[in-house]
Amino acid sequence: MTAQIFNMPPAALHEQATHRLRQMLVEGQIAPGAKLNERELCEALKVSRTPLREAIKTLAAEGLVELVPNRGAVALQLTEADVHNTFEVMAGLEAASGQLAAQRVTDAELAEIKAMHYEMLAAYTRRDLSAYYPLNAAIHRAINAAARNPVLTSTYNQVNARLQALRFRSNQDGEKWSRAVKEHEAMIQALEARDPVALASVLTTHLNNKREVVLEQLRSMEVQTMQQQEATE
Amino acid sequence: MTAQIFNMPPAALHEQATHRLRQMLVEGQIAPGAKLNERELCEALKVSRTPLREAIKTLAAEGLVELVPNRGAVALQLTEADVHNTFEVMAGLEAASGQLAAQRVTDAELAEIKAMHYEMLAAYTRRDLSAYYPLNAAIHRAINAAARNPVLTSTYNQVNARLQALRFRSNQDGEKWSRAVKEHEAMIQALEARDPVALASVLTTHLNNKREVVLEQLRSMEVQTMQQQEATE
DNA sequence: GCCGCATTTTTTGCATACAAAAATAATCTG
DNA sequence: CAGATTATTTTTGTATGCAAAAAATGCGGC
Repeated sequence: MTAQIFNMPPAALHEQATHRLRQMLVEGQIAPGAKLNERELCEALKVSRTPLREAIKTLAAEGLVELVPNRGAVALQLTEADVHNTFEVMAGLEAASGQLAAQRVTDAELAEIKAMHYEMLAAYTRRDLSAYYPLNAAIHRAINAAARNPVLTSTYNQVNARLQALRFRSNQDGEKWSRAVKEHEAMIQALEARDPVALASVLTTHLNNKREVVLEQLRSMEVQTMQQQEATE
Repeated sequence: MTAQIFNMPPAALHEQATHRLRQMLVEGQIAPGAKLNERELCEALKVSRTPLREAIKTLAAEGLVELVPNRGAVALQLTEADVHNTFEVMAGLEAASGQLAAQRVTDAELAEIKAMHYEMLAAYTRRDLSAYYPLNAAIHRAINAAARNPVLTSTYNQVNARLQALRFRSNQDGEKWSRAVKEHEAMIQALEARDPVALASVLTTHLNNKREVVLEQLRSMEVQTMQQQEATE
């Protein structure tokens, strides 16, 4: 079912524009650092400049674009320091999620999370990254949902969206990946034991490690980019 | 000094409007639940509707205003559940602040925080709430700043702004107030000991207690409001 | 050929005009 | 006179027009 009301009026144009632009940014269809040309986007999204500009203001407040006075908006481009800082915030939010989820998770939710965990283990065993990654994300989302705090969820999503644009799909390194899986194992145990402190702790560690993996990958990507630049110069 | 550049062009109108509207909302000049009439606000802020509407979209993304389709915007009115949830998020962010600040605080920062703490103790001893409250807030801000994470700071500020509109100035209850002061004492000790776990723990407790104080006050205010309504009916 | 400057073009920011929806007032009916 | 119904006004949402700033282009000098 789509929603509660049936003859729901179509969303306002500025909302449509916000959704689609957000998607384009998060999915990397608009590259980090790219300028957002209003005229082009108006054509692409089939809206006039007024709702488009409202959408851009919304996304600026969400931190997905940066407004430059008299020069419009630029897609968020995280520096290494930004990534570090953002992951630290995510760690705090995940810890809070875990602490609350351990106290509030229902048996049904726990069962579903465990099921997803096993699916994830299957993907890991097959070294199937494209199956692993969404399951990983779904487990984290489910823990967040079990915390039963919509404010936490929206804050979490907003901060997390900024990292999505990085499109890291890493864990290729065998050792790092196996460590991440072990941490997930510990997460499930802490959740099953309904141990808030343990779950918070595991999640903090997990996020800190993920941060290092992402930063490492980012650095290696930068080296590649620089080498490409050198080659074309 | 105002800022780095001297002949800085005046801020764009939509930014001015955003700042002033945000202030009006946070300071309660626009009451929670009040409708935001565009025409009135345009006159008050001396801007046309275009930049005003952009400002409203920004504040909606910050969670200070709620957009109702075809009915404009309404000033955020937190339910009891909202307050509870928001404080839980704040607790998570404060815990993260404390954890990082304990690792990163400089001696100079620590000294300044301790000085503010003593000033706060003076205000407490005099039962001077109007001196106590800003010092309390300043200490929390200083700990956050010591964490050296701008993403954490802006996330913290954004979530905190929603609570500011409540304008709680409580701690009138002697016991609760003394407990809060004792928790601050423990905060300073943990910070001085550079103990991340201890500081995070104290801050979590502190925020949870503050949450209960605020919720209690909120409930008593609601009773008053209801009694007033009864009287006028 | 390249740098600096003037001119044109584009783009952004704002105000306003118009259309659709909601709120309010007025009218009708029983 | 109450309640429903229609007409009017107000308010919101969107498109467009205009001015200022920035970027791009062209041109002359070296």
